[in-house]
Amino acid sequence: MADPSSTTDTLARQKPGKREQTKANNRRAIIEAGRYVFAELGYGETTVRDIIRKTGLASGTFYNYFKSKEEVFQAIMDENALRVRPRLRSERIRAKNFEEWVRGMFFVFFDYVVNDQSNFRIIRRNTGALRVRMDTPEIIAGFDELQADLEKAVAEGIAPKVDIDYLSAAMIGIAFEMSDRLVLREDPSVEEATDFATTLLLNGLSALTEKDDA
Amino acid sequence: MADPSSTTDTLARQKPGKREQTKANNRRAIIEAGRYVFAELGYGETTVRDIIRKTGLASGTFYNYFKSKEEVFQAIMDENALRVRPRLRSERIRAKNFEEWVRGMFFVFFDYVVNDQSNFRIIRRNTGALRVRMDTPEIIAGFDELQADLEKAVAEGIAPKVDIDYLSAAMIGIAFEMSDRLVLREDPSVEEATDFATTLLLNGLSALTEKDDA
DNA sequence: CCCGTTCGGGACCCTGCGTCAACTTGTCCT
DNA sequence: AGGACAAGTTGACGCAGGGTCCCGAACGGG
Repeated sequence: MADPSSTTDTLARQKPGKREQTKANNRRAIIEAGRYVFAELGYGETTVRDIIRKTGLASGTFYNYFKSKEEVFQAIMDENALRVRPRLRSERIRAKNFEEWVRGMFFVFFDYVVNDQSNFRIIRRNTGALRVRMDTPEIIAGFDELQADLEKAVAEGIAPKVDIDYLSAAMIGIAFEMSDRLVLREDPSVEEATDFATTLLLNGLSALTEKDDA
Repeated sequence: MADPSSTTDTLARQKPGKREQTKANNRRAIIEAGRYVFAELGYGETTVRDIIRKTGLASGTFYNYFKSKEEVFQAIMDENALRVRPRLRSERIRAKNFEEWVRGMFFVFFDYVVNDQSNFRIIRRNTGALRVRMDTPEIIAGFDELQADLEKAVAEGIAPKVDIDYLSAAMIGIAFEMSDRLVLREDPSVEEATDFATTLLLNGLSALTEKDDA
């Protein structure tokens, strides 16, 4: 269908097409407006109208791109996940042993949270004490990767044989809840947090093994 | 009417008064309707109208009791916390040592979650992958109690001297995230989960001490 | 029994939601 | 180039929910 008869092969991508262009622009504009407004008002208080107003587009146009504010939020979270996952992946490769792997996972996560707080503020900035968290496809994929890694580590005997489901839950729970406290500190130290989480998990884990043998 | 108006002092509470009565009833009705509707539609999709409709009261009446659906949600969460905290407290007293204390905390929490899933389903049952969590005054008070206990334990030398803030965050994170997985299991074992969490935390913790010494 | 107070009822206005028909703009074909 | 068609934007519209407010009813004290 989108066949550019000439220059089909390598240069095809160079023909943006004005239509495609504005489409991409509009989508970006809406997402950026979403980031801004969510951070400003919190998820609950934000309306589709608030978002679209900030872009200057018409209300109807919004629905050409997203079904609801929830979808915008999801897109934002997905983008976040897409930024973190490559880092996690490279850390995963770099790791020479299990400890390095665990440390790497925590480090990347905490580092990201601290250095890109704007995205995480969204979750906090909510009237009252309401917190929202969304497990988007990308985020879930990230969790799955984590769990798969753990399974592989266990299969290879690198990590002790324990309940992988609970273990990954523990890792994720520790990471999220600690990052919450981390960003509240006046001088947040990623290293300190990473150290804490890594030591806790690693040694707790080795104890779980012994228990398993018994 | 031999109204015991005289017995004002000690027996005063025996005078319900029809006014007070319906007031209490209405409040209860709204909260119960809230429980039902939140569980049915999820927090996001629920409207004040949905709640009040289920009670048969008029829309205006709602606002005599709560300012918003958020306040109803908060009331529900507070009630939940009020159910768990006494159990946590008695477990706290029963505990003969630090291990028992940790185990007790996790056990009570997991046990509550499993046996009162209806309340926790509210958090999950949300369109898309949106999760809500509300830290109400009662819940925060519970967290504070936990943290205070940890501080005391550290001060008494029962528990190692570590970053209490992170430690309580880790406990809470583990508890919440694991409970999420726990309820999804076909045959959820509270003991198993408690064992896992307790062993993980306790031994991870002792490792943190050694690190501290070094 | 009567009056003051307190509260429930529901109409009312406002704002946001999602849709749709009319218009505008890019694209393709001759 | 120019016209015709497709794609996309616009904002008005109908509808539903949020929060308010005044009226009337029920309660409670004298």
